Amino acid sequence: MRSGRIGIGLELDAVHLKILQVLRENGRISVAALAERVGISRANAYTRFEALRADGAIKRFTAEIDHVRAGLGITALIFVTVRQQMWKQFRAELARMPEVEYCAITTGQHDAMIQVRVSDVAEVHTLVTDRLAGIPAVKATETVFILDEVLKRPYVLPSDGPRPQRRQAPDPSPAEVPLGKMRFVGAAEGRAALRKE
Amino acid sequence: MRSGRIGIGLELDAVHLKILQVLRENGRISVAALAERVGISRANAYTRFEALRADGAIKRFTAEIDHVRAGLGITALIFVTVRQQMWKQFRAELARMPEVEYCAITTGQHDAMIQVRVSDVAEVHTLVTDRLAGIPAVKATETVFILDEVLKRPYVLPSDGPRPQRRQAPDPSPAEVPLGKMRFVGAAEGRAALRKE
DNA sequence: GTTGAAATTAGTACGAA
DNA sequence: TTCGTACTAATTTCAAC
Repeated sequence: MRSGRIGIGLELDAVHLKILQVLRENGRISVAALAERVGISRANAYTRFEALRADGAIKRFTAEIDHVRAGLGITALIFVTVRQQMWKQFRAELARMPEVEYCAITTGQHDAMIQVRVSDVAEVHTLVTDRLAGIPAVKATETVFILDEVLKRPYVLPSDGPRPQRRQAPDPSPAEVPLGKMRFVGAAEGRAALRKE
Repeated sequence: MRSGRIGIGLELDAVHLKILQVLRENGRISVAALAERVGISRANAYTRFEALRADGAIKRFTAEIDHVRAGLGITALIFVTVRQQMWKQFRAELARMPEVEYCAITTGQHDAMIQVRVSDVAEVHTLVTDRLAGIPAVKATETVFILDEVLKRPYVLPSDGPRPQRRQAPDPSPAEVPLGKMRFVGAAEGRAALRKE
């Protein structure tokens, strides 16, 4: 049942998820050892491993590198407001900036968030004023520095432990939760369908 | 020269960086194949590979998983304002939330940014109002959704291509760069030393 | 989906340059 | 340090159950 590339492709069962769970913690484990840890035969492990890879559930294997040791101790987030209908150009420019590790299009007052890693704070300034500001697609930016990366999980999976669903019966004496302080920010006006522009 | 764990430990040369470059694109490559691609002997590759691992330059190997295929198609960023001197509690609570993939402490108007992956938008709401709002350390939150992840590099390295330094001689006719629109946001008041509280 | 054996490949331990 | 080789151990493939 791999006619094209449409649909769900592979239905992930509990065993698949367990394989992913092991693999994301130790991407270099041998399939034999993987089989043992998951509790299946080696042949089965090979079959499922290959299926996960072919299906795209596993996109790639990678080494997590200590950027500080690698000489890139400064991490910053740059929130970018992009001029409408210039997304293509913006994406193209991003691809040419090696210090950009991550870029996501978001709802809210900004249009995109990019994460960069450089060796010192001055480089962030150079990057934003000389490179980003020079892109016509960039209307405005807002930069914050990352002081500490508290938590970084390789990848979140549905099987990752208790996922408390919506509270069925609220506490008899509901805690004084400052709901008014919880804001959800939708997309800015005029940004209905900007994906894959 | 590995007395304790202090100092730079290992001085990374060009070969080390090339090894990291290969490994972050293909974390499961054999050391033999790695040696060939880098252009060194197998013995040397084993030595350096082990040194990078022992030194911590390579933190771990991991599988990149397609979260959509894994059933977690919704990604959101939650910007959190944390009550001073309650960071420890905040961190502890985060560790108990499996849907949190990333958390960084930032400068700017918020104190932390967390990235979560869930299966539907309703879960984000539940997460923020039921779980996050229930943590005393959390003063306020602001949530945005990620519409598309444009770029995701395994890890940025200093050797990743041309890193244009500060422009030596500016263009004769300087482009009309809206510098006034480029904001740098420092830490909020009273947050001098909040790392590792 | 499992087990067990053959073929291949990976990892280790040397001495030499 | 790095390289090359030989040796040992492990993994992957493939077969039959």
